[in-house]
Amino acid sequence: MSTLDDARIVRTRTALRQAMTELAGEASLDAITVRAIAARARVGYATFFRHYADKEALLADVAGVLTRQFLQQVRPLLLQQDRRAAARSLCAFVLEHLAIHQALIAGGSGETVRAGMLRHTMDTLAAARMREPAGAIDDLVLFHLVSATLNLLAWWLRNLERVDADTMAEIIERTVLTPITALRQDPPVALTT
Amino acid sequence: MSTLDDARIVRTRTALRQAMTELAGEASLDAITVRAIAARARVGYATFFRHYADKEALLADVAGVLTRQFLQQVRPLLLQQDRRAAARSLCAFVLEHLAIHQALIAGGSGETVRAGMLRHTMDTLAAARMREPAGAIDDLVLFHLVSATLNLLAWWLRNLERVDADTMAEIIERTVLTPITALRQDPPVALTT
DNA sequence: CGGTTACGATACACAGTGGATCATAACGGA
DNA sequence: TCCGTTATGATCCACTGTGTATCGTAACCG
Repeated sequence: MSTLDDARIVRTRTALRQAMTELAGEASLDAITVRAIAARARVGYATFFRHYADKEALLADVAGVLTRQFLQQVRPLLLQQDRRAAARSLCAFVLEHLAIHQALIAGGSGETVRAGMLRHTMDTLAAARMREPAGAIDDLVLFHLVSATLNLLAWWLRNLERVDADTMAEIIERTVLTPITALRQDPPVALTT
Repeated sequence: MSTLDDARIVRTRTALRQAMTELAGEASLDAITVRAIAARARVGYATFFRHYADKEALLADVAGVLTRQFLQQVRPLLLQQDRRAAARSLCAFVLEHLAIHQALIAGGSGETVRAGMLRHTMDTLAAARMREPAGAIDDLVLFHLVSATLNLLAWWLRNLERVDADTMAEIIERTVLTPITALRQDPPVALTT
């Protein structure tokens, strides 16, 4: 029962994940070839397919780690009353793992990664509140919260020298969190059904 | 000197643009093959390359028409004082050309198209205000305005039966336009340099 | 109507994918 | 330490998609 403890497997997969993380920061996903990944990881070409069905699966594996952590950071944005503190926590979290965020969210494959994070985060959070009939506003609020936050973070990661974390937190609070909260508490009349 | 008036050229390019528009609504860009485009347009495979260098160029051509119109709709969002009216005008414009917007913005290749529209719109609007030293806030406001608006429209086009145009205009005004205006008029202290 | 030119069909070189095989080397349990 | 197990590297292969070139045909414009 050691198919996952085997030192060779651990070494190979770690190398592949590291290589994909690097390459994802440098080019768009479809510009990255499996041969390039294998070469960067110093691994045989055929070996790649023994661990991942295709490069999308590898990217999903790499981004999955980030997505699960991101999910824990996004939840309080929606629930917590102190929105500024929640935003600050999110920005601090991004700074703590700066390299991987810059590569995956703001890098060349950022669009693919953000789309995957948006999908997974929305699925998880939507499933978590399966009591309500899920009004249109709930869906839209969730969608806008996640997509706008990811977009703003992507911009920030490309402009780190111009905006510090506290300022970014203030921006996220004022342009996303507060307006969304107001929309939930006082929805448009046509949607109060 | 009639290389563009020739009836055959007009016919072929129109067919290719139409085929690309249809296919872009059905699948992601890299899932669309040049052969599929040519087949849908009832045009020879090699003929495709006589008009476009690759499928990206064709998509850019198709989306370019939309982008230029969109640009005219976005400008008042940033300048006009009556934000609700500007948002209503934008939503009405989207409804007027519903089919192409659903295909290109909300369809399978939507991410690619929106990325291109974001880039082009930002370049154009940023170049239009080349008097200021372009503070970080101006860049961020422009980025957030365009990307968030495009994302909300993409969501709307996938939920048309749940939200009418006036309500969508109110949502865009309250979640994007008003917060952005407030941020410009009262920027974070750390960015007032 | 006749010269021009876009078109369709086809063949081609090339790059990337994913599966297969086989000898080798590294691993973990005894 | 030794041995059976198994992951790996190297290589070959069939397949798909791209982009270029060629050539006979058909449609267009003046």
